[in-house]
Amino acid sequence: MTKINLKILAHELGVSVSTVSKALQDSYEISQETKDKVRSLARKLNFQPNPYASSLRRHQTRTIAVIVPEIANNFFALAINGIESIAQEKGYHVLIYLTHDSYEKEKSICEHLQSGRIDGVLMSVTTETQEYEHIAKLMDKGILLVFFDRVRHEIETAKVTTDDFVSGLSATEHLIQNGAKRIAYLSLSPNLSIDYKRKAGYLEGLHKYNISQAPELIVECTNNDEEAYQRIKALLTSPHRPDGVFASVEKLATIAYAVCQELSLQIPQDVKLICFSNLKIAALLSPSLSTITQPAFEIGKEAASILFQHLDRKRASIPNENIVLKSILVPRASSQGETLMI
Amino acid sequence: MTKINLKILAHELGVSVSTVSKALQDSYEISQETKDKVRSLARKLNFQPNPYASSLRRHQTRTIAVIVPEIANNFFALAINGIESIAQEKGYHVLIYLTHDSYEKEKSICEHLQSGRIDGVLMSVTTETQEYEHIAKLMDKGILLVFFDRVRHEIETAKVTTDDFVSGLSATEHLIQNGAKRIAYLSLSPNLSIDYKRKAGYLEGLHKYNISQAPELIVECTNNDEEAYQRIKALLTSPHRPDGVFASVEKLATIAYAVCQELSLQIPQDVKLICFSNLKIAALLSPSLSTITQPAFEIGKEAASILFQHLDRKRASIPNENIVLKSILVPRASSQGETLMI
DNA sequence: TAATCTTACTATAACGTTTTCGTAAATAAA
DNA sequence: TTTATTTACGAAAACGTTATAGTAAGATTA
Repeated sequence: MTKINLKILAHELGVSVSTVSKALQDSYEISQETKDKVRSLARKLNFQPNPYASSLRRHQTRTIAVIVPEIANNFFALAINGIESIAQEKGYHVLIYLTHDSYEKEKSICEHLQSGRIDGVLMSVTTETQEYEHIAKLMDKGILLVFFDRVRHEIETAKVTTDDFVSGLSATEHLIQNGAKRIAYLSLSPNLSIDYKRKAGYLEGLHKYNISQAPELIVECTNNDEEAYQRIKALLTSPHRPDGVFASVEKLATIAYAVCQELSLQIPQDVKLICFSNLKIAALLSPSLSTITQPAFEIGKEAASILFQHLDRKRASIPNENIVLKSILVPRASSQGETLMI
Repeated sequence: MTKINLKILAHELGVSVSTVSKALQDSYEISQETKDKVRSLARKLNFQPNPYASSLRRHQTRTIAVIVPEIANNFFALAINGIESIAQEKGYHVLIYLTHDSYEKEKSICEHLQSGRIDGVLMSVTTETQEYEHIAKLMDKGILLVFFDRVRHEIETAKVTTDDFVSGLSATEHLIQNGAKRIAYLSLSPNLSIDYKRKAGYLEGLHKYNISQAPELIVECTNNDEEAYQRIKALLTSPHRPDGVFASVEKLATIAYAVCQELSLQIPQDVKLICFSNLKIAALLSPSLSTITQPAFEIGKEAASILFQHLDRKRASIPNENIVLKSILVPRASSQGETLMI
């Protein structure tokens, strides 16, 4: 339990604390000889300067926070993977905070982060987030913020997303081209950026093919699995049920699978299904799941890169910018094949 | 960009810095009246004491590190979820570090963490980790450590795992009871704790039923997906191929699914499959996947709880202890049903 | 009334760095 | 030789807290 610090090193070497500090930072003020002596002792004793003392003095922490709704979710896990890879490369540290999709938690986390613990934040908002005072306050304290995936456009900063509108359109078009005539959209929450953009793409797709939109085909599922299950079941047992379903997120698609199993509905014969998903094993599902796959890892990487760039240059704020990375539609069995005509 | 600190508050209120500090900590030395004044101004200005200044003075950071091989993995994502939930409850902060299953990275991360950035570590080692000098050094600096899942028994501390041996035995027994006679074991790496315990359970299962173990049926897959694919393919195309497969981790099972697809082997008719997995949608696979499901969330929670307990009591070390949480075997289609007799 | 004890504060040192400023010695320029 | 410059270092303040020790004023006791 030997805690080493500059003072100990200095005393050991018979030089001053400032000399040791400067030597370790490779300052021009220190002779090569002294640097070598200092360095070798530091290495020998495995000395690592105390980052908090350093942060205090330097007014920068080299630490960021990642705030996401959940982590047991393929998209966010991959995005965090991307974030962490860049952070490690650039020598930043990553604190993780989960909101569990609760606005209150998101707010409370943001408030705590005003303490100077971090230099920047990467954030995906909750489905409940309707206002952004808490985010504005955070930025007021000089903390840089970059949104990814679930963004708030009211806040001026960089936002890294995928092409939700275009992908929503393609997904809908894909279902139509495969014979679907009545297409439902499974929504998570209309105040979620990804959701209303994907829905807009869906509407555009219907419009493009002159299909009139039936309001009952837009099903707002909440984040509660049981409730979502019931609503999707209601949708699929309704007298005039859809023959195509576009799920805005992976979870709703898997719930739809389970509902179809219970109702003995055949995918894709009875109902064709496609969804946004980063499931690696989509191909192993029964039937294999057609997906719009987001570049989750890259989204994380890109968001982190932008943040670190601005932090390293000590910018006071990040200009408004939308970085859009393309998703790809991977057609598989769940959305293709014969539609059963009754 | 108004940075508030104790000095500003003190000046504003016409009291000393120490009074403000003590008032915020609800010290008995401060009158109720003063406390109220201080608190209300602090709230109004949204003051959060600088955690690094506080850490420096108090010699505790209320921050822990989580070191795991990967995060885009159901088990680890769930475990981190559990860790974070307890951390948030107890007011700890969670730094995340990924080793990408590289020993060198693990070592380097441990070295950097000797700086005093954290009070404790929760760790799952890499498949490459063969020695533990880097971990010992970390503990030498007074940093508490709790292992979870992938542990090193040479290190004296608490270890939270699942009942790998017993579960390995049950899985093997389950395959045997469903008619499998030649059972293969897909291993990740023999120097991984979870792996050799599960394998021991597998061997015990064979022994219990008087089945002799054929060495070629233990396939050491690496962490490289492509290589694992080839080895599993070799196994399943061998002249005397197994009729049962026990995969030690989820990923190897999904690779086995893909191999069977390529080879047109039927699961479970040609080969029965079971694996350790935390896949939520195991039931939606084709065929549905029989799993041994680990209490991943609880493992994370338990490991974090133990760590925080010892940290809060300022213990210098954590006594050696093995906490074992039970997994449950969920039989599904992949391991049951008729074996095709040729 | 004097001595003691509370109450409610303040001053100050300390945590481990970094950085500014100062300076002696060595070297170069005049 | 004198003056100016460079080199290589050290002293000390500062970052924002917390905790120890000290102390006036008021309350209590003898």
